[in-house]
Amino acid sequence: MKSKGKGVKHARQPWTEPETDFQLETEPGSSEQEGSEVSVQLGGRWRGSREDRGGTPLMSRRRRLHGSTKERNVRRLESNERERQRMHKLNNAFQALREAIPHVKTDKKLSKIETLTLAKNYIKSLTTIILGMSGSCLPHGDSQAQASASRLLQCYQQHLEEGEEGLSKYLTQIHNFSQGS
DNA sequence: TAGGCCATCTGGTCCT
DNA sequence: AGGACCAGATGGCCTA
Repeated sequence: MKSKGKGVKHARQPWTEPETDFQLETEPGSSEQEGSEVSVQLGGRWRGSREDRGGTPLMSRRRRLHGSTKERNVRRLESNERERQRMHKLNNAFQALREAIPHVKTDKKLSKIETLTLAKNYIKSLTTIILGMSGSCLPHGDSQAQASASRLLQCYQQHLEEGEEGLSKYLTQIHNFSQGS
């Protein structure tokens, strides 16, 4: 059960077999029974596949339902749990990103979209600063700036391969360089 | 109360 | 085949 800090959010009802919430439709001529293929229409709209959404021909709206109701229930619950864990990991990564980017500290935490936007801007400004530093050492116009940019990328990739420690060394070097220049 | 943000569920598709 | 990934749907909480 999750908490958002300012209140407890109640989880939705565990997965249950479709009953009256949406209509079950079967292909003309097909029989509806356990394990048969069915299509689902929700709120008057098909919950189609990606191809369906994309407009390309739909492979099939129907899906084979494997196993008994109980087995499907168990698989669904396991799948839900995995998805929850995945989203938790994603949120942890967002939190790490929030802590990594400088921003005006307020009581309100950055939303996900704000975090991504600030991170993008932060990267851009760092890049501009670094390229500016390179340019001041080698003031030879655009081609030099391009060379600096590719060198920067090369260094970054190299330090990424060395892991987090290598990356922090790299950032320290940049910091020292900017102090010295 | 409307709108923004979020967590969770769900089913389709991709990947190993 | 099964797990990961993705996007739509849904409903709760919060704030202006």
